[in-house]
Amino acid sequence: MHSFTEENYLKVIYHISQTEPGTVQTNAIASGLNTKAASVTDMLKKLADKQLIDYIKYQGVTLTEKGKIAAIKVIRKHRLWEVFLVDKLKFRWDEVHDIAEELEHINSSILVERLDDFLGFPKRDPHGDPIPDQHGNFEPSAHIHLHEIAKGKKGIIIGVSEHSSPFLIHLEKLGLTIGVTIAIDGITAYDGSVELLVNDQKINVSRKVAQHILVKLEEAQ
Amino acid sequence: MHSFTEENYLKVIYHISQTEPGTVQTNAIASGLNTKAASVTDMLKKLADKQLIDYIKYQGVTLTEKGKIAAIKVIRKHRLWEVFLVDKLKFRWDEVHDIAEELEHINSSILVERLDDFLGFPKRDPHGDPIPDQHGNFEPSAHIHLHEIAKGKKGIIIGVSEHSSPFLIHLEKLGLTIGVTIAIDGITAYDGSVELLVNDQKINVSRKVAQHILVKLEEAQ
DNA sequence: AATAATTTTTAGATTTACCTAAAACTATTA
DNA sequence: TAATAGTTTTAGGTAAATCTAAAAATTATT
Repeated sequence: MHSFTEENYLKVIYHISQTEPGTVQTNAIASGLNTKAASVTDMLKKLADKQLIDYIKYQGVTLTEKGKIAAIKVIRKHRLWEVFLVDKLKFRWDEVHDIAEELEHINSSILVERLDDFLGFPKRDPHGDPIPDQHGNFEPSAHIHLHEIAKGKKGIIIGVSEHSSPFLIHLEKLGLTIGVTIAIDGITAYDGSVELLVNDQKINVSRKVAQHILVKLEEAQ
Repeated sequence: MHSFTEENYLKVIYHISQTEPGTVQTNAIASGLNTKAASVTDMLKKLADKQLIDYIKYQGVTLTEKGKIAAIKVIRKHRLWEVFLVDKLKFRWDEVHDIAEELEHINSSILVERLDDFLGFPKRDPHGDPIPDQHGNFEPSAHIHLHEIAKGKKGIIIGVSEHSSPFLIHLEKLGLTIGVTIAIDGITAYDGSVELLVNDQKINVSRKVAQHILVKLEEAQ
């Protein structure tokens, strides 16, 4: 089995490779894990020895098939536990990330399968992220980031790409939660903030916030 | 907070001090944790520094109040997770120990309280052990070990003092589960095994097994 | 009380994951 | 293309938790 730490590295490498194309850089991993580049280099050697990543000095890394499977397993667990916390234990969506961060390392495949069953085989976690099934398969959601949407378009919020408590509490206050229908009223030239219409109410969202809101556009009629 | 390892030491020290009177010896801790006496000595110094135990060289240790509270917190978590696994995820009582051993180290007091609520504030875990409440209080069950009961007495099985899968599966096969009423038919002089009557059926239980079955005697009429 | 047996502790190493500081690469740009 | 800036790696070290082997203390036995 992989250590707690190894799993965290794999997870972060996976996430970075999903958002940025090409190989994953040492510094990106370091900042994702709040650690130093030198520490990352040490671990990359170890992960390469275990054939979880392909690693070329100074060039960055990519996950091997084996590494990708391991990463997805951790992500599956993380997201299932988040559903458990919100659906069963009545946590809010902004409270669950850190606890799931611990629970995701519990090592028992029977446990994961039983939990999945208990939760009714959910397809999405409380932040709208897809939950891989036991074979690691999931449909990536066809989303667009809010700040990239053109004026006049309509859509539904289907997820967020940041899970920190302050960010999610802010969204909650704005009424921007998953499932909410929005229309883009315009983009402010000065600061890049986005003008939205939500239930006929005008809402201004900073560019930084908009970057982390995932939207599914309404089909063109 | 205390490390994973420190918590395990505290838990084992607590358990040993419950079963044997007096101070807890280094070797007892070592065998309880499958480690070596030298490693235990190292850790005892550390726990003493943190004022979790009172430690006198060569004399053994006792938990301080602070140490006892920490130990009971871990035990509370362990037992609540066991209830979760059996009641909600439909695990058998012989499958839950190892998983709970991991879950007990998850660090979130809100989580524990929510879980307790979700489970309906259970008083006992699947092995009959009492679950401490959030202040650490619990009623220790007035039990007697099966091998110590005199011929002719009757009682109800209320718990077990071993949680290993082989032991519990064995009990299951014999029909000796929690809640079952038994009568002592006699004790075999030759090997100390116990003759039981369960639903008018004669059952022979080895002394080793009897030692780990906890019984509440029927009130004398 | 002296010796033997047992238990516990110390001494010195190992492994994992981390660190800082310096060296070695790679990329940028003047 | 040579200098500079930025990134990554190496070198050497630390802390936690473990180990073996040897020394010290305690307990039991003659």
